[in-house]
Amino acid sequence: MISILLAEDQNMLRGALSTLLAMEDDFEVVQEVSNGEEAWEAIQNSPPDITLLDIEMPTLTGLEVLKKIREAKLPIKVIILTTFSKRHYIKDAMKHEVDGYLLKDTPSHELASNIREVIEKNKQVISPSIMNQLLFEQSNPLSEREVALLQLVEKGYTSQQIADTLFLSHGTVRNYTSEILQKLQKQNRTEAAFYARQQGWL
Amino acid sequence: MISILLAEDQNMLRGALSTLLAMEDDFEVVQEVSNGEEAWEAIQNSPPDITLLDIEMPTLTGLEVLKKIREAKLPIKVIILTTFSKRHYIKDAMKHEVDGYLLKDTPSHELASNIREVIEKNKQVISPSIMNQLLFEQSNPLSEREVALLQLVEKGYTSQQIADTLFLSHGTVRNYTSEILQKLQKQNRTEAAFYARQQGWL
DNA sequence: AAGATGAGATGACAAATGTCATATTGTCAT
DNA sequence: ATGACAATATGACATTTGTCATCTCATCTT
Repeated sequence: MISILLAEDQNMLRGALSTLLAMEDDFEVVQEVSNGEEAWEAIQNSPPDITLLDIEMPTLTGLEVLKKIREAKLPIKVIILTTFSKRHYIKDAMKHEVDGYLLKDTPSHELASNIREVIEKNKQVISPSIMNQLLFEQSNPLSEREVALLQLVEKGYTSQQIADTLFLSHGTVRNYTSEILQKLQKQNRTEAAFYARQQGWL
Repeated sequence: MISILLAEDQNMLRGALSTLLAMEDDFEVVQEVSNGEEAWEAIQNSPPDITLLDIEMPTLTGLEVLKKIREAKLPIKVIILTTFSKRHYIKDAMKHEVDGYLLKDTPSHELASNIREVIEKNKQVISPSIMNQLLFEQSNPLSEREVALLQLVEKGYTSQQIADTLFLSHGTVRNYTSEILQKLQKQNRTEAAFYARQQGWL
């Protein structure tokens, strides 16, 4: 019997998946939770064989839960299940030796077989479209500092507010902004932020 | 037997819901589609008793399909099933006499009972949180012009580009911007756009 | 017909943003 | 120790954005 913990904050999907998985004879959905903290507690109290984690959940993200599991060296398989194919999510998951990274776009009937691949054959399963993206995506040309800056630009911070937040001088913020515009070939910081967000760099 | 058409573009949710609904003895999921056009064709070819429509789908949105159904005066019940509680989505759905507007946050076990309410008792079912929102939400203080302007601001257009796009003068665009900042009590247009988007006004 | 109202324009000014050349400081490799 | 480099800062300047008072013109109202 394969015991499964399901962490997903969208009630309808969680309930439906739970029902779906429970129909498999060799699966047992032992716990269903709707946020990261509950997931982590449940994992510690009664470790399942495998956990399916959504990324964007309240309290702790799926990636944070993954990290905790690996740090505690618990012998639990982890599949990340998400809508988002953002590069840094994927990178982060890979860094912590995730066993699976599946998009919610995956047909539901493949989920069970993917779980068996992971448990029985120790395989790592990745959605094909993610693979594709990893191969062809142009990488983020922005430094961490620059990403942070653009995230504040998006919210409408003034240069001075950005400077205060990032502990930089007013002038430096404007220099960095200027750099960003060069790199991305944009005309102003708002356009740059919009573009960077589209590219999944923020 | 209640025949159901399920239109939802996220494969995993669609598959899981389909399985879930098929488990009810009095339900029959006769068709499953992943975009609006397919939904509309399927509806014309073999009309179901009820259709569950996601809003944000390729080709036609769920709301557009709803509109077509009502215009053709087909005797089909329609439940909109969506992640988004944006005011104009809800208004649009109501305008076309939708039979249900449920968030994907609804627990999955409630879905079946909601479907029966609609079919057997001719009731209209609305997610409680939506009801709440309709009651307490402060309404959009922005004019259409202002909304259009902010949508361009978001993308990083300059005042001049906005002027060209909306067929206004440079100065007028800046006057309108100034008005918006007053209304929303913000410091600059990017912040105003960010806020307005958060409020679901864009 | 006279006045009110609303969409849009103009121009002048202040503040914020973007550009650029140049400076300071710390770290790293040789 | 020296030079290369990266990160950060300064100041001067041009452009864009935001504010405000005032203007035009069409449409409504009474």
